[in-house]
Amino acid sequence: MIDKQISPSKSQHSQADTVVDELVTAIHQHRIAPGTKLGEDDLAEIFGVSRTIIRASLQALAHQQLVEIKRNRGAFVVQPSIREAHEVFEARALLEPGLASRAAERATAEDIQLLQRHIEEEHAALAEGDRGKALHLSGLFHIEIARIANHATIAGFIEALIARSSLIIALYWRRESALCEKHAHHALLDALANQQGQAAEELMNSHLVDLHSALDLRERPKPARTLKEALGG
Amino acid sequence: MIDKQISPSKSQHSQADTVVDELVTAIHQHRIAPGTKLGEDDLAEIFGVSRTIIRASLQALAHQQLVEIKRNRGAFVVQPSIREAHEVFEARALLEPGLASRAAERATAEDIQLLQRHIEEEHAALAEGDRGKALHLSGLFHIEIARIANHATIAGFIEALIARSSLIIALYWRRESALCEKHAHHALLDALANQQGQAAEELMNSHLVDLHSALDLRERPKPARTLKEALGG
DNA sequence: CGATCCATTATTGTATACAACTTTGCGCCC
DNA sequence: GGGCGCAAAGTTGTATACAATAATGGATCG
Repeated sequence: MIDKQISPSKSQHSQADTVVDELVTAIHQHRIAPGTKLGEDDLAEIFGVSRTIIRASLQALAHQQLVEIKRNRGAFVVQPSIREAHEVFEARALLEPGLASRAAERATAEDIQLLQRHIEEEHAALAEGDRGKALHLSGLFHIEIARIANHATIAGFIEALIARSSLIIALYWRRESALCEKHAHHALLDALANQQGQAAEELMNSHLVDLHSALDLRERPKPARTLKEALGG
Repeated sequence: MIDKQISPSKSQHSQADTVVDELVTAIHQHRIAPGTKLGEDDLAEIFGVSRTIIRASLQALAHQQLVEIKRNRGAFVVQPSIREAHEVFEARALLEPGLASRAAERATAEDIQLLQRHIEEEHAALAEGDRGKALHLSGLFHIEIARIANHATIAGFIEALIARSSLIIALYWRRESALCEKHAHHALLDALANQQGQAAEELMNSHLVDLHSALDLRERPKPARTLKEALGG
């Protein structure tokens, strides 16, 4: 999924891509918790492929810094440190406002419609109480803006940052501050639709600041579950 | 080498890391030209490991966008497009000045000494006429600044950008405009040593603008050589 | 003489077998 | 009873064998 977003031309997908996609989505949706061990044999059985494919997939996830591979010990979903959490949102605050501005200048009617649908799906997911899915869609909203900005290099960085943001939110989100997402994304969409670059830039910036400050970056981690329980099989 | 720079703690290196390091260095030093095919059997023989290791290495390089893996056809050193060239230097201009500023605030005496040595080695390499090595060291200079800035996330992006910059320079450098590097890096070092963040930021920015404009982003690619010729064996 | 089709060859994709290491659990000794 | 050490089990690291796909070259036909 990730690769498809950035380079839509590559339709030549290997089996590893499927595994990566499923795992990325599962991690994004918080169906696999940070700290979970991703055993090769388990995954091989679940996905019905050999360990060769699984290893390639895990290495790909390691490159995105979604999992950490400890030599001779296995792959684990990373548990971003508080420091990394700050870094990730700092980096996003540095890059995304500019992208939002660019996106406002370039967004076509189709782009706006796509974003509109994203928001609707997000609301629907929330209505169903599926917070994981809503969060996933929320990330896709940001990725879509990066794509519209038409700067593949930075968009790639954003994808990596958003993936890690998902883990950070899983670990550090404080439930008190609820879904500010809703209004923020809607306001952004308006600015993009009306080609107001400056407004989009500022909205994106304050949106990210809001997100950053909605994290409780003092307390420490939370449990980890098993694999089959999360993936079903 | 790349991974070591970012996360010095990981001393647990597999054989693939060695292969990746050698290939990255060879590409940085322009001993392997853009477009070169990296056959798995060839590399396996050269490095004395099985194709398993080679495949993992090539996938790692693909993630850094140094090589492109075409399904059933093999891995090739990428030939960045003109558009990508612009993107890479735009992204660098966006990120590196800020890092330089941060680095100026944080650089210790040891850091400055290390940078000083980098510059000296760079000059020595140029004196020997080894442009490839000089360019490689020039890149390490930038990476070192990112490390000093102590922002691992952005530093990781910078590493990726510099790796791609090397390919871009291999393809699009116009020899007329010679080594402005020399003075730029020296001036930067001075600013860092004197903790002049603002000056470092501006110097870095103009340095990158210089680099960007020293590229001829109109004409098209250049030849490709064979593997054994470049790596010796 | 040139182009096309098919067989051959070479290279990559995947699975499996084996080796090395880490973890675990039992037994022994203090 | 607690801690240490060793053996067994399980997991990962690497190599190799086989399958599938693409590149190559020659023969045949137009």
